[in-house]
Amino acid sequence: MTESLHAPRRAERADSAANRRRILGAAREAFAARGLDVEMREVAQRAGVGVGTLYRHFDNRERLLDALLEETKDELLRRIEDAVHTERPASALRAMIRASIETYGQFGALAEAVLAHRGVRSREGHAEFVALIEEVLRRGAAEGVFRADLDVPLAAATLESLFISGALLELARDGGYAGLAQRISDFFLLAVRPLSSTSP
Amino acid sequence: MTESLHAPRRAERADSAANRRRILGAAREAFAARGLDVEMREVAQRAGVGVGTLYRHFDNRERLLDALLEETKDELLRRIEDAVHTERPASALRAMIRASIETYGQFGALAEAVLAHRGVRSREGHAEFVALIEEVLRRGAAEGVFRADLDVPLAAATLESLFISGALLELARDGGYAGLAQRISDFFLLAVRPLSSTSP
Amino acid sequence: MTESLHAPRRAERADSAANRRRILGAAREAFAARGLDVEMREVAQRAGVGVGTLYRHFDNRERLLDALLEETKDELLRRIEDAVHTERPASALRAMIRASIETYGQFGALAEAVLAHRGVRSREGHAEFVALIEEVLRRGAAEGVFRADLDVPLAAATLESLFISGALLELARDGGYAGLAQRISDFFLLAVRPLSSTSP
Amino acid sequence: MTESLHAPRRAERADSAANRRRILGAAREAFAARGLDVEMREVAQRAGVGVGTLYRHFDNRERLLDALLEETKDELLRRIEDAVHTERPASALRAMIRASIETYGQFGALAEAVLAHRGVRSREGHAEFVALIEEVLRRGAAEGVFRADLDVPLAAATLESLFISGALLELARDGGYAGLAQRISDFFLLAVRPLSSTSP
DNA sequence: TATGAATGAGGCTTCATTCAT
DNA sequence: AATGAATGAAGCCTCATTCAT
Repeated sequence: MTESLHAPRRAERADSAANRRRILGAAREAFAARGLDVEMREVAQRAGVGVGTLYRHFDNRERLLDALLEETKDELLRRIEDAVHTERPASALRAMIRASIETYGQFGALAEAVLAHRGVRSREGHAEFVALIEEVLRRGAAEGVFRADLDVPLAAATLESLFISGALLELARDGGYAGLAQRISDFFLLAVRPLSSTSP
Repeated sequence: MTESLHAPRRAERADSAANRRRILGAAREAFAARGLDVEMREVAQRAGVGVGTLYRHFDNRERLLDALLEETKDELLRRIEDAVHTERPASALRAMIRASIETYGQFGALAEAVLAHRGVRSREGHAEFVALIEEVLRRGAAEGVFRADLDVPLAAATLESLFISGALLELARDGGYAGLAQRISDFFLLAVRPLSSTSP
Repeated sequence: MTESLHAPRRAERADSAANRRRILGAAREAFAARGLDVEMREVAQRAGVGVGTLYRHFDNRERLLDALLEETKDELLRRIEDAVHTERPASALRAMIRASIETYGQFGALAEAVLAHRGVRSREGHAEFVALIEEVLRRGAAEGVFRADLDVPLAAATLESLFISGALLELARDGGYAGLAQRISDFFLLAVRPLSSTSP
Repeated sequence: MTESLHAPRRAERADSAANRRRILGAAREAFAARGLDVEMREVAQRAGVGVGTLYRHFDNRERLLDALLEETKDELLRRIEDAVHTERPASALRAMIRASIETYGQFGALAEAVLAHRGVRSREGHAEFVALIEEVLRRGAAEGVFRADLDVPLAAATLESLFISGALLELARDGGYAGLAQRISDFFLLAVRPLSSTSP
């Protein structure tokens, strides 16, 4: 009787938006754990809804994935854009690496799976992201903190490849994703340092 | 009865071996073009055989992929091992990069797809390969041609990630795979150069 | 408490009745346009209510169809019965044809669809109607205005089949449903004229 | 041992064409019995094949129906065209009626169901058929065996409507489809007789 | 009472694999 | 041994109906 003051207990407000979020969360977990080998039914179950509800929110499997990727890309770009536009090249690069590693880290098997499945098509989704990396690299080269003759497209591609690499899982085993981001930053800043410099 | 036992047998064996090769070739083409979204029937058709024949050579889909990867890995390792064991670290690295780019280049969408689909399991397949990269890097660091404090596992993973990256397709657009191998070599040798050095 | 028991109730009743009518109207439109390929949700939308309201009025899809047919049958029978019982056979037949064409005309694809879907069961719904046609034909035969040996069940079935025929749409293209009713009347009265007669 | 002379017993020659025919036969039966409420699985079962086989022969449900209707239409048109082009109008009409009644009779619930489901679209399929009826009627009118002022499109539509009418089942109860064809012929020839004539 | 989000049984279809020829 | 038709488990999706708000 005392509890009756609180929100109804039996069924938390059947808020459609909340369900949408729960579905996306469940999808992220499931796909991250097992790549694309996940049935719609399982996503629904993990989200605690029926398949019908899943389909009410996402027209079909493809759209669910689209939404998941879109959401993540937005999240990542938001984190990165700040750093890019407010910090100096070196620390901007560190910030980007940290954000990317953390974000892609959440995705586990999905990151690879999606790229594999969608191939070139989904590469488009990465264009904005790669463009930001390139921007930072170019700026750093112009300012003299990075090598002047840096092969920017290649360096950016190298970073991006690493972010979606299945090898990350193992590399992160010791120091976690935070430690890994640090290692990558260290490696990369040395890799792109000016020819005359001896310490970054 | 006795003669029919032999003559046909050899011919059959030859046919059979040829078929096996044609199937693997067809599979490589098909998977390279469209990732894992390829039906067994299509592989058979491209190979000019019936599905039954395909299944006579490979117990199931998984085994076909295994064989395909095995074959490729063998090919790649053969090309690389020589260089690793006979050349100095820098040129060994260049040789590895060239061989890898060319080999992975053949695979297109497949490289990513397979890794994505199999996750950890197929990563094992890459272990030997990554071990060779690490060996070269370690040797170079010991000999003073690469940085002494190089994060070898990370550097090796970075290279490997790049080799299977879908970004290669675009990067290779201008100079082809040969030119790309050159760019990657240049970038990496600078990236791992000793701190005191100003030119690799 | 006592007043709130009455005033709202009436209003609710009125609303409810209005809703029921709107739902039936929407259902008629929708089914007429696209046959049985209509979802409950669409009927509700066209009626401007939620599906829940639709289900408050009609227990399930079947009942909605039942009500729709019942309503139409009543409407049609009301229009016909007068004519049948007050007019001479020939003009009674003309009146029936006019009423039928107009009524079935409203139904479009539904008429066929319902019969098709329900088969024998819904045929019962037509029994009364066919009985009226037969009555008129028999009377006309008895009075000598129609052929004495007329195959009454067949003639009635022929008329009824025509009324629900999808061909009506095209036949009505030129002269509209009024003109079509006239053509059908002319044709049928000649078709059933006594053998000795030369003009109907 | 004596039986071994005959065709293998366990599995009659897995003749694909035979399967196709069995599937069409099963589909005709099933659809005729229950209209469109038939699952693909049931059609396959009735045909004694797996669903996969059904789908090997017919891309999807729609195509199965298409094939069924096409086949039937061809069959019917072939029967009719002969009559139309070789016989005098009156007996041609009789022949058409007989063929139509028999053919549509086989279809039972399907004839209605298909028309209902496909509506106008499938009406196109009837065009050729209706055209033949009209041709006969026009010729008869020209030759003076039918009324000169006959409303040919309406008369043809009337016949066609009757052929697909659910009422046929009941009308055929007494004399079977042969008897019914006779009744319809008698009725129609009288219906279209010249105004001056007293017996057809 | 009205609403429409949620439910999930059930239908359609695919495709790896088997098997009769 | 080669063929490709046949198989059917399994996945995606729809839609009549229910139920919490």
